[in-house]
Amino acid sequence: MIKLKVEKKVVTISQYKEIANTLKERIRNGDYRPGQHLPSQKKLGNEFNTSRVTIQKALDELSNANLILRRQGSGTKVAPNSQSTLDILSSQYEGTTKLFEGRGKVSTKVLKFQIRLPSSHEQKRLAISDSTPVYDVLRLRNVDEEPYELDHSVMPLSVIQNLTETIASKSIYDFIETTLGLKVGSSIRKITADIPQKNDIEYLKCDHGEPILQVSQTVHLSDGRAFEYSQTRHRYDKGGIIVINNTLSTNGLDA
Amino acid sequence: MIKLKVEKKVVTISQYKEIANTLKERIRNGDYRPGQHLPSQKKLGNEFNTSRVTIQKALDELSNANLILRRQGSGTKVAPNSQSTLDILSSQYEGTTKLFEGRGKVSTKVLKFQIRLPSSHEQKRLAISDSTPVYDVLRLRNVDEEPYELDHSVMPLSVIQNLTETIASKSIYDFIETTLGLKVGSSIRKITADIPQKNDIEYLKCDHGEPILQVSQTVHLSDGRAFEYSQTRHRYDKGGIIVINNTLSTNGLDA
DNA sequence: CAGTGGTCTAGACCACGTT
DNA sequence: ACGTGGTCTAGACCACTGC
Repeated sequence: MIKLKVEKKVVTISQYKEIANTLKERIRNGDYRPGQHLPSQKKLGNEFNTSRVTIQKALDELSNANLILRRQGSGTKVAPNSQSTLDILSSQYEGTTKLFEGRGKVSTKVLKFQIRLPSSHEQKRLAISDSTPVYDVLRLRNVDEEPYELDHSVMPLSVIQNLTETIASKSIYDFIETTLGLKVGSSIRKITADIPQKNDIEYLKCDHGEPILQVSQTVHLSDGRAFEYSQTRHRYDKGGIIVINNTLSTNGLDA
Repeated sequence: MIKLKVEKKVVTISQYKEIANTLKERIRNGDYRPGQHLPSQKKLGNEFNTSRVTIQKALDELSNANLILRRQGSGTKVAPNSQSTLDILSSQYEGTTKLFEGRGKVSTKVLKFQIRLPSSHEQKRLAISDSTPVYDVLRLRNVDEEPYELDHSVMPLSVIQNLTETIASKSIYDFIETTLGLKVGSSIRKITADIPQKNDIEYLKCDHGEPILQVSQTVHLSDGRAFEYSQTRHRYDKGGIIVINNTLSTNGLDA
């Protein structure tokens, strides 16, 4: 365990994550090249002056990120597609604002901002009661002045408080993480294609006949509470959704 | 480590996976209910007569699958949405054939089956040279006699051998796993919406103006070799793609 | 057969939440 | 103060691969 002081706060970073980051950096730099073998766990243990179990936890991180391939008896190799995986990892989806930083000018227009009671479908998705009010926010995102996506979010006041229209016009995720100090956890998304509706035509400037890519998602905090149920509708010609699947947790013998 | 004999072959199952499956089963059965605390790691260690580290590896499995929430100092709870996560887990995407078993009659028509040399784009995606021949297979999937998806797959002969039109009309994934004895590993997918093309209209019976949901993917074996680059085009009214995101490997301090 | 990664232990110390 | 989960160790045995 390593302790650092960052702005009067003590931050501890576990050794295995430090090692994982170092190894990730070596792959990024090309110190370890795709297809090449990494040093054995024993050698890495010597190099970092730690036990083999700790090295293994570090390698677990890289393995989960699809950066390495481990084979009993044979050794650990850098994945052939490690570079593209690194690219994708560093541009993780975390709301639109972060995704486009440095790649274009993002602006957000709040089209609707109100507080109301949830529909029964929303109650189910957010696991809240019919008496818990929600924010109902409709926003249009532009990238470089061109309409990019139309986002309809519903968030319970029991989880997110003091949201304002001004905040919604910037980044809600940033507000949640920085101001409220909450941590975003898992999400479940359903991706579909759809025919453009009135709103799409008006705000995204679609024609009839131009398909919409819709992402419907429920997002949770790291403590498990659902904090957002949203539909985001994209113009079909402005990119798609990239998904990495690493065959986790399909361990064979159960249903 | 537990040893079992399955059809003359000795199969070993690690203890932590056994325990993970048992715990998963308890969540499925409702022995542990959403929001409820699991027994502490210490107690679980006593129950399964094993060390705490082994229990932790088992919990890692459940945590990666988004079934539990662990908090230092507070304990381990069953995730509020554990039931829906279990549903999704058991219907993992593994080619269309498996996905629809029991839910409808699946039939496959092979529209094209040939061997040719790869385009430069295909060479890049499959990490093969321009002299490695590939299978080029176009297939139409029907579910309950209704057109469901149009699949265009390119697979290198250096990885997949002895593929035939008959096999392609059943399940290529089953052939790869059962007959060739290869293990499917990670995949990278890009999901987009598109305007219907000639083939879509002809085979999927789309109208002009009915969008297509396209999944373009590269799929790898567990040894890292890419074995399939494909575009699968779905009718927009026949379901979407479900994606779970568990915030893995974003450990904060690196780029 | 030597070297590799996979699993497992018994015990230790720490950080964190709750009481 | 206590109990929880997080990290770490030193060493052990095993399964698998490749020479």
